[in-house]
Amino acid sequence: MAEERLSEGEAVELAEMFRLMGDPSRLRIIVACLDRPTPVGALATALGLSPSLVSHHLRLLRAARVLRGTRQGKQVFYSAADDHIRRVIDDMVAHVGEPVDEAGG
Amino acid sequence: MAEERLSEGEAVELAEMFRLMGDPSRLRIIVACLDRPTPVGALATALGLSPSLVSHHLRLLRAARVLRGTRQGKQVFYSAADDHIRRVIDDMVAHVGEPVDEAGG
DNA sequence: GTATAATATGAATAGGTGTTCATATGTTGT
DNA sequence: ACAACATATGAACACCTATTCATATTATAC
Repeated sequence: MAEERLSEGEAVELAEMFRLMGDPSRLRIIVACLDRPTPVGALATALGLSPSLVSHHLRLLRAARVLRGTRQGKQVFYSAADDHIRRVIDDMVAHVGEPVDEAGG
Repeated sequence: MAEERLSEGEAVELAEMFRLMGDPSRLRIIVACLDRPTPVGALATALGLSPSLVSHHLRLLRAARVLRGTRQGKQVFYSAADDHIRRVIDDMVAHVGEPVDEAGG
């Protein structure tokens, strides 16, 4: 718990990461890559997105070091850059699963 | 780790949450409210935002049950709806703090 | 009731962003 | 060299969103 006050600069950096995860297509790409390293074409097929769109998203996710791409022949396999993203998503799943507390009716 | 495959619907719901945290102003509002219940005016002053803007953001955060507002006289104190958000942010801070791994550079 | 403070809401707008399409780059074969 | 495949990039566009300003609501005090 080190973030009790957030400077504008820190907020911008953190928010940038959340913003990247704030698009359904990108989030699905991230989750798929958490599962196992996956090439661009397979992501496109599995998620029903055009390879071009997937590639555009991957560029952003690479730049933010959410995912990392390694070439293997003609294909580029994308995988999670570290393990924090998985926890972030797990915690958010838990948040969404929280029962609604209607304190006042 | 229950999210190895993410349906489009689940992705939309989760992404919506991340999108809300993906704005620097909103993220700072959230973090400030994690610290302690804070009224709208104090948030505006502390973060250098107009009360109107803060209120607009708070409406979104309320609707998504990220924050919860309780009236106390003329003021409305906003606080975290549950504890998952704090963990989400802590994990993301850890991710941003990860050293850059230049595997091939 | 009126006045004042705190918060909320609605409309308007400037800037940002996801997607598509066309095109380029890189890789493995022959 | 060429062809075929996989991925990447650039421009254009339609849509969305954060912010501002004006106005409305809600609560306390007189």
